[in-house]
Amino acid sequence: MQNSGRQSRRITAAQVAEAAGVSRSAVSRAFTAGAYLDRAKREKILKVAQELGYRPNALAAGLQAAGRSDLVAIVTGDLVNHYDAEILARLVQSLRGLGKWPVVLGGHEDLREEDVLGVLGYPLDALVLRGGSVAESVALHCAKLNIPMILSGRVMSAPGVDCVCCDNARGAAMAVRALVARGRRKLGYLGGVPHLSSDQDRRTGFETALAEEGLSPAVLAHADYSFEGGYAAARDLLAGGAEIDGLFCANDAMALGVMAAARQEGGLSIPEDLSIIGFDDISMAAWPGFDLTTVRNDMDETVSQILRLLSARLEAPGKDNEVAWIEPELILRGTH
Amino acid sequence: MQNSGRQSRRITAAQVAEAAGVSRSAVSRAFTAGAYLDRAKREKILKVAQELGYRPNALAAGLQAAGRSDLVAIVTGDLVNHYDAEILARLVQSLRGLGKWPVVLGGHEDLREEDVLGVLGYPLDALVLRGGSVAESVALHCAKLNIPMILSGRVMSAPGVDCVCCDNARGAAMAVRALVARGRRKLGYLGGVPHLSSDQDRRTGFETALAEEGLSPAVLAHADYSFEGGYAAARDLLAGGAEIDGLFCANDAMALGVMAAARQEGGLSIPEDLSIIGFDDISMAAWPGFDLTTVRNDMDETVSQILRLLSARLEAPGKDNEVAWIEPELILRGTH
DNA sequence: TTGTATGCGTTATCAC
DNA sequence: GTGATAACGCATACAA
Repeated sequence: MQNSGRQSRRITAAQVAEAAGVSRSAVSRAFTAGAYLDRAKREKILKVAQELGYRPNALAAGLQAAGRSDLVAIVTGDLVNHYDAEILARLVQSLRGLGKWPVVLGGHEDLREEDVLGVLGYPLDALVLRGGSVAESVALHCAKLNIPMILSGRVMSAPGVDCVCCDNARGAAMAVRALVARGRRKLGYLGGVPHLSSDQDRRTGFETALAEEGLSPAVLAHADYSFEGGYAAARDLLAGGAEIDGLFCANDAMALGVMAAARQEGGLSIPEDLSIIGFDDISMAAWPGFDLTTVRNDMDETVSQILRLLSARLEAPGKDNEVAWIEPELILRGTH
Repeated sequence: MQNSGRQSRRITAAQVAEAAGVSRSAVSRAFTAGAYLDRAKREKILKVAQELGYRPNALAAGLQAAGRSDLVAIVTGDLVNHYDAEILARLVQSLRGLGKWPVVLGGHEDLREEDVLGVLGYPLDALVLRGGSVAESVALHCAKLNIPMILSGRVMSAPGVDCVCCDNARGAAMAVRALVARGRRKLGYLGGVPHLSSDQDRRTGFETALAEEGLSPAVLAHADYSFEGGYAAARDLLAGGAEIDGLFCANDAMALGVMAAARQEGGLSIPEDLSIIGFDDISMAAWPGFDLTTVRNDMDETVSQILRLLSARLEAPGKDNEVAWIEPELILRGTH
């Protein structure tokens, strides 16, 4: 009764070695690219391993050398926001291209900081944080554990922390100028969660650009970045008799909600009665029926910068921290 | 020069032990719930650990006992499909509730089977597969490696493989009956990827229910589950002069695309000129402006069944495999 | 209650 | 080329 534990264990290199009549080291070498090993011997080992269903245990392998567990944690924003969902998909895909395995956290409203700290139990190659949802203490822990951190959509200045961020103020200014160029003068801003720096920057950009045009905001409101939130905010605005002819929304989902409310609750035509510009350029913005004018917060560029910063950091862990700015671009469609 | 490697290592239990003047085992016990350890001693250790930024290495811990690495891989469908994005968010959240860490794969069109096999290098507690994207060979490997597998949206009969699946045929029949009850007689089916069993089942359900009503399909078409695909398919149908007064779509995204095309390209009113029913009930279906009648493929129920099966399998690895059927529900809105 | 000693499965180092 | 052997960092059975 050699191998009859009731809960059968995973096949190990030792078992493969025995079955193939070689040493354990040979088995290890067979799975290591560029290791000295007789060609025929390697092939035999690989064949036996295949039959037994052997696969080197990544946990044990990751224990060997520090700094290459190949695990990267991603803290994503709420996935009902299409922007975050699309970013996550791209991130997961390109991380695989680097040979990394993404451990995903978040994706819903209530992310517990405890979970973020918990995943640091793994010797992560890096931690990628989307949006502004997590506190300073996490950054502190990362620093102590020597885990590189990459922020997206938020800027923070700390050693070992790299950031990718859209120039939010500039994007907001582009939207304002486009609205003014259309003859709009009574402009409103519909922001998202006010304590996030991205929202603050978009709002500041909006107000500054407006001031440069000699105008002041007709309305400053905020919702929760969702379609439903945008819808409700617009309905309230309309019911309150707000006089606006143009609205800049802090993201596309809210802009779509505003459009629906303006049309259905207010009986307004867009853009004739009300111009609307969103932010992000999620794929839905281009759908016929929406055709939303928006400020593109380039997802491909964002993800590729995240990966560039990640690679650079892994190559030179002690390098200076860096901020990669994403240039916004105004996408002209039919709602402004 | 005791501690001056250029690439500073992670703090270990040994270092904490030395700093706190205790044994390594004591440190280990301090982090193990319910281990014998003097109260004051534990607190001191925890304090020192906190200061040093120590955290037990999950890799080393996972190596201890087989079968509880706390890692669960999720192979998700394309995240531009909102259904998959919403399922993933719920899955990630509830997996955390079980103390598991989700390693996420897929999320985009081209999932390489190599990646799925690769993640099996980790001694996963389980592998959760969404949709029908992955081949038999994966199931085989899982079996050999003794990794429990949970399929969602697809059924497969194999030891150690549990499934959660919507009763697709029944859902399709509900849609057909609702359309017929509205007086529709010339019904079409817009399917998704034809080789997926979910699509086949919905199509079969459609045809069978139609036959029971004494009718036969006016149109059988298919697209790629996307809004754009639905839009293009509808445009082609209209251009080809297809005579239909009702269309059942295999998912909501395509149904929304069809609606946009019918209105904009065909100048049709919905549901006056054309009734449309979707499948899934993604959050967007309820948006004003869409108000899509659809067959709910309950996400909360799906995720909770996945978790139930997962827990049961971990408790009793050798138990019989099981299929949990999700009952579809017709959500009556304004498009049928 | 505590410390010592052993094993988890792998890779890397070292003589052969 | 190849096979022993020492880490890697932790949990735990065992002895005290």
